[in-house]
Amino acid sequence: MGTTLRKKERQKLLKEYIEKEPFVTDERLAKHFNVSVQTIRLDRLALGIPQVRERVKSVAEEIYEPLRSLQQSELVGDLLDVQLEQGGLSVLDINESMVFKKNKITRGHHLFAQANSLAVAVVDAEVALTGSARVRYLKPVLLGDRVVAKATVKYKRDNKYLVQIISKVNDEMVFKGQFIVFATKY
Amino acid sequence: MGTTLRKKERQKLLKEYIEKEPFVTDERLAKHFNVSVQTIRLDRLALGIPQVRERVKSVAEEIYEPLRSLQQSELVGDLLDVQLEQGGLSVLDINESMVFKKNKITRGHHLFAQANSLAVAVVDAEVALTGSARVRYLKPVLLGDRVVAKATVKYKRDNKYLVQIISKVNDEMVFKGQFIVFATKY
DNA sequence: ACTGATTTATGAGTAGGTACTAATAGTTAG
DNA sequence: CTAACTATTAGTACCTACTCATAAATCAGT
Repeated sequence: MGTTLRKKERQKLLKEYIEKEPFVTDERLAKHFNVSVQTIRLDRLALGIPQVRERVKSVAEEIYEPLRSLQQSELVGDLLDVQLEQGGLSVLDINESMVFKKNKITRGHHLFAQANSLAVAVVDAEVALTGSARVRYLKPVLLGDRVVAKATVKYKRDNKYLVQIISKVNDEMVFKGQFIVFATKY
Repeated sequence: MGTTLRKKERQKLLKEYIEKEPFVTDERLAKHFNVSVQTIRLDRLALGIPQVRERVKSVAEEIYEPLRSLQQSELVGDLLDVQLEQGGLSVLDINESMVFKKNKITRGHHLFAQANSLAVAVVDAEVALTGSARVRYLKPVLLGDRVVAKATVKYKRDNKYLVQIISKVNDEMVFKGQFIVFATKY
């Protein structure tokens, strides 16, 4: 900052700053706004912003609980040959419950679920989370078909993985997807 | 616990316990294992497990960065009429770059991206994250089509939302999806 | 009973606060 | 011009959840 601002303006900026950078301490904030640590504390108090440890904890908790519940959701398909951080294979046999009665075509979300499960399994982590997915359904999959999904980790940066999934029935591609999966330590 | 265990066994259980419940303090652990706080600290030291504040922080940081980068990814489609926590509408005009040259059919991921963007936008949060999605492509969408995606928040529990997206072209359903979206405060 | 491993206790120091009091500087109203 | 009020800063005691170092107590096996 350098310059000293008035109270109102500073508090507005302070709020924005903490929203963007929630893990910052009062000391760093004091330096940034060129005021004392006490002033920052009064500001936080006035704005109802909790201390940095509370902020960190709330982010961790809010995220951790859904992650855990996602993790518990069962695996779709049988995993074969998973090489962590590289790729893997999963097999799903299409049964009566997965298809539309009328035409015996598999409901799309089963293929999605198989692919998603595999993408998550391939990532080497206690807990993994699908950030986003782009999927394409290429051919209808029918009752009795055996769907073989193949995962390839396209790239990894930090704890972010891009996993490509190609699902085939009798060597014919039926589904293709790219999943961005995040890994976390705990 | 009640009973007192030997060192090795206790350390094994301690590690498992912290993996399941990473936000627990040494004091709680000491009570749980019926030993002193100092013993827990020696155990953590031996196992290379950092203190609770570090553990909380690492969960928050690992998750927060990818969340932020996801947030920055641009919105697909134009938002109209978003009622936070309830529903919304988005319009996407299909142009040359979104279709296959051969048959002028829209690449599936554009519909996915529009739906995903809308699902995230509808959630009332600074930052939101797609946990999982189930999508179905119902009819091919062609060059020049105007895709109207409609979002409905089906239920909300804590910071977890189930958002249904129905996309139509000229009142005909072309895409349907259910997105589970997580919201976070910061 | 002795010895070594294990456990517990004690004290000092740390970060990042809360909650409070007191002093000072700056602004505004009468 | 001065009293009143607001804003800022300083300082204190206390808190949690530790780390690191050292010492004492306890327990288990021979």
